[in-house]
Amino acid sequence: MDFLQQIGYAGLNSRIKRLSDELLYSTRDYYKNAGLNIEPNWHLIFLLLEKHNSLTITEISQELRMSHPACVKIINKMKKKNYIETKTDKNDSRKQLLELSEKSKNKLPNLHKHWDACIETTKELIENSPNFMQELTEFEKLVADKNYNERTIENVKEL
Amino acid sequence: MDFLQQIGYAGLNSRIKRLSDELLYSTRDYYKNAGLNIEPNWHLIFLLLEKHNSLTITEISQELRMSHPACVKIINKMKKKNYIETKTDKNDSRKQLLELSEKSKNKLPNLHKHWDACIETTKELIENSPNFMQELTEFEKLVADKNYNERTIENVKEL
DNA sequence: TAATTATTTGTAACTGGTTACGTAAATATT
DNA sequence: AATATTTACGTAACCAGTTACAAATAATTA
Repeated sequence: MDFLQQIGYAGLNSRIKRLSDELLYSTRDYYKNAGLNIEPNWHLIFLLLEKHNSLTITEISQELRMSHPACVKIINKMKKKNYIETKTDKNDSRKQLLELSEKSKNKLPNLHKHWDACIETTKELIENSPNFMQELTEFEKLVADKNYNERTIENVKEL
Repeated sequence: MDFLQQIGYAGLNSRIKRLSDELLYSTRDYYKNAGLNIEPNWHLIFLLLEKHNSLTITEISQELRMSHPACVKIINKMKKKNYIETKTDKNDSRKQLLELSEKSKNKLPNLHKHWDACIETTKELIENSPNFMQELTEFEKLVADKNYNERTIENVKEL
């Protein structure tokens, strides 16, 4: 029983962060061991561009609900390693249309093999937690409706 | 329904990260709005040093199950703002004994007021998720027993 | 049409973690 | 007692997000 568990509700946010970090770093180990020359957070970009063929930074950041500078950073790394190609939109020169490169398309079958293994692992980890996905969704919904900051302001009791 | 939810198990790790980030940044907003001049991740250090009076970097990193360089970074910031004082252990000059400063002790009542509000918020967020804490604990236990990397290696199906 | 506003993308500076490596002190071994 | 190993702490370089600001283009409004 570790300290974060001992302190109950006070430790929940940090436990979620700790778990998130553990999963991220362990996934990175896996990618490295498997000889994949990609970062874990490229996964979703691959999936999105596989599905939509061509997207802009703004569209990706909306799909993933992540800030656009975060997406820019990921995309730049992927471009540097030739996983993504860009062209400027003909009708709106501000927009950069992003597409998977040939290199990416060639690698996708192998990548999917590993992503499938990840899915199996995830299933394994929550197979005895039948409510986890649903309750996580509820959690996401609640913080989307009113965030932690706003809720806590209302919960402060002035001394 | 966003993309991460659409893709089911494949999106779980990223959803946990996204939630973790959202909670972290929103908590930082709260601290800022409340005029507290501290970072969210100092919380656990305060609680630990309140409980144990004096701890070393190594002990803190073990209690929190976090790398020691991460703890060093946090502690250095807290020292820079005079929340923590250090003295060298008389019996082992490698060890730095960390203690809360007078400034910290004076601020603790006010800090606890806000931390209590955070606890209320957390309760609010999971009040309709009666299994969340328990299933999270199970999740933590499973990845501690065998991490995501090791599990996924076993789940790969060679083509 | 000219001026204002909004959108898209990029950059800088910040927080928050990790692993890998180095140094000094303590402990164990020979 | 001298040498080797372990422990404690610190630093550097990396990944992954955020907010705030800036510049260029597009869209709207006066």
